[in-house]
Amino acid sequence: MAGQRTKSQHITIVDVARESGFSASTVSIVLNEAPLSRYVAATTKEQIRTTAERLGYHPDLFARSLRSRRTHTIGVMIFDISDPFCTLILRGIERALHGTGYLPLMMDAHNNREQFEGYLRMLVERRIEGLIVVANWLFQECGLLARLQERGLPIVVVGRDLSTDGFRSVVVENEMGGAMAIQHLYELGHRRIAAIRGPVQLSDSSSRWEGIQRFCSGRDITIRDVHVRTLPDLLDPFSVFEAGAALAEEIARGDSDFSALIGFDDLTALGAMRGLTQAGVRVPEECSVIGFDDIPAASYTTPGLTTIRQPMEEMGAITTEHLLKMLSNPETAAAEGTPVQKLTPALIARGSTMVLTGNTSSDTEP
Amino acid sequence: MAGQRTKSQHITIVDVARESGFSASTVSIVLNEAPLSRYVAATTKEQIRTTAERLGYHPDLFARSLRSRRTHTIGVMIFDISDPFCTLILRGIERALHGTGYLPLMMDAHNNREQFEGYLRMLVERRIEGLIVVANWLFQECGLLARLQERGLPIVVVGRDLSTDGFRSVVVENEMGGAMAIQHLYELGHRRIAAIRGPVQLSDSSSRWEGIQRFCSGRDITIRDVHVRTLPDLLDPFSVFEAGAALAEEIARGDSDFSALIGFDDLTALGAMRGLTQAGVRVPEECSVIGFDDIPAASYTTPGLTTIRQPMEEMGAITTEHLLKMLSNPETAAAEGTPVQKLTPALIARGSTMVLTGNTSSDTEP
DNA sequence: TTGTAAGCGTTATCAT
DNA sequence: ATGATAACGCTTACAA
Repeated sequence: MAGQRTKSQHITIVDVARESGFSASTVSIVLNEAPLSRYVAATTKEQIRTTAERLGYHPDLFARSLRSRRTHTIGVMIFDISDPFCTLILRGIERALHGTGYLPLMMDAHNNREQFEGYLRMLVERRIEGLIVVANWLFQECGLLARLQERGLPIVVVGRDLSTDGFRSVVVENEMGGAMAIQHLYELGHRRIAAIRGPVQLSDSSSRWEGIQRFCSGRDITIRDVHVRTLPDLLDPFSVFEAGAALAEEIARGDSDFSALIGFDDLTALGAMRGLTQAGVRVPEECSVIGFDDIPAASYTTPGLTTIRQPMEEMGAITTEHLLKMLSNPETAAAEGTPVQKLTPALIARGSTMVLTGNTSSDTEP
Repeated sequence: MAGQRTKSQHITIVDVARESGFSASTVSIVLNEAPLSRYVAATTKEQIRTTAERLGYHPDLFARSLRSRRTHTIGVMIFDISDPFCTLILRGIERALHGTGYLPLMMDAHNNREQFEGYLRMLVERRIEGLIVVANWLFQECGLLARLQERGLPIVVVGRDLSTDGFRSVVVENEMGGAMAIQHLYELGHRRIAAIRGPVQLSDSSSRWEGIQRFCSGRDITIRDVHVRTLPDLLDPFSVFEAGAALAEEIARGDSDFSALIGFDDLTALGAMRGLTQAGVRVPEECSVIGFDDIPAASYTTPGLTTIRQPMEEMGAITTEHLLKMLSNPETAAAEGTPVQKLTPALIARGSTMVLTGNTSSDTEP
């Protein structure tokens, strides 16, 4: 009669303790399956568990974190959440984190360095135990990340190779991807090929170009300078489409002796399809187009965009697994240095590429 | 000499207290600008602030939450983060939350009811003070949300009208949007129009259809049954494109006396562009196509997809503002009932629609 | 095998 | 105007 819970706010561990007849510490030990729980009688465990269940006890995570100095939280800094590139990566992260007991704390930096720093500080204040950075090409390291890593925060970057800056990174095998793209065109019979390269600033650009060049060397295939353009640096993701369109149109209106075009990424390639069309060149009949990434939009166009797929969900998952490994044994992870993990891309053939037909080039519209 | 911090882990409020010569409580009051700080001497405030600054003091959020019972955290349940529909909404949420002191805790339910429930529980355990649900059409209320709301958790749903289930919602003015779509076609001269309707299950479908019908009534414009199809229920987002393509092709291969097609949403419309093309109907020369949503992919196709834009970023922002209002004065919010806020859509004219030319219909390819 | 007690860093309620 | 002091709910030595 007395001792009833009047202010029945939340059920705490002492409620369970009192109700079950044991002490709070025993309850804690049992419910956490702590090492010492090996010495607790089975019957005791049973009783405690059932009363906890019956009362609907849920531990207070804030009290727990305060005491244990652990948060089971990992930060996910997204440099631009509206970049179609990253949502599948997030999927992979979410999947890999599911069931591990870690909670992702996602922040969108909005392509903005200041916000990036601000949110990073918030994450640190929330005591994240590790950090995943989902970077796009606009991402610029500002030193803050490095300082955090020095202070012992495990960090993995996905989407860009920042291993030279000292960060463990997960990216796609760009060189292989470039080679796969041109190989696909080659196998379709294309020999004279145009290209829109990525921004020079970006290492991905040169890697993919390497792959392309390597494949070309020793084969009867040419990429003439008049058929090559380069995307400007520091472009925001949305302008890439426009730039691709403009450059492709420019190429097409010049020397038209090419039958296929390689875009730096899907947005470039989709832009190129637009530009070529505007220049009166039909895709794929007169010019095949291939991209890189396999963003969702690539499959929604007509014709669908043939592309080199980055295994984004897998990249997210692998990144997460790396981080979890670093969390479980920090010393081993530190000893491993900062390697880059490069994942194998895959050719996704759609309608924008086709076998080379008789007319090797297009002059103008009929 | 003695009393130096040997284990210089984190600077706490007592460090600041000792160093500044005041008590922890005064420091707390000053640094939080609590009501009582009105009675604290200006010089004291100054001293405390500077020493806090000098020591680099940052309050421990976990201790703070434990004590104050507040978390300054709001949950954001995303039903499917890879849905292009939602990332801009997230942008809006992020923007509206920025600087408010609230931290968004985002979870992706992965189109999965179980995960939805699981993550919802996690959010509750993390003591979110409010919840935003970013719903897509697959979202099914399971009763859990309602229970949470009854227990006093402020909830706002964005992307679907769940006001009949008792949830304050923010959506687009579907009826107006439907009317705008057909009006655009009408003004371009189209009179015989095909349509792919949304799933019957979904209230958006009938709303948009209403708008279309209302515009038609009394005008010389017809949508014949042979030119109408309906998307099946319970489609996952990815299949919508395929379904749209199949249905559009089916329509085109039947009675071909139509010059424009309205898709339920952009994915449907993009699919329709594919289907029409496969049926030998050229877009937009022989058939104009219009969608709904304005997902990113709509602008990346060639021709670009004309569509009715949902102001997604704004929807996210308004949703957030609603929630913040509910948080600041719960009683007022409760009294307001559960209205739906409907935001005005906008016509985004791109290349997929054009003025009706002489040939009102297409039979087959030349 | 279980209980006691001391904190984790903060804020709130009193005193003074 | 400022300071003690007691929680908040939990974990973890250490004691029994």
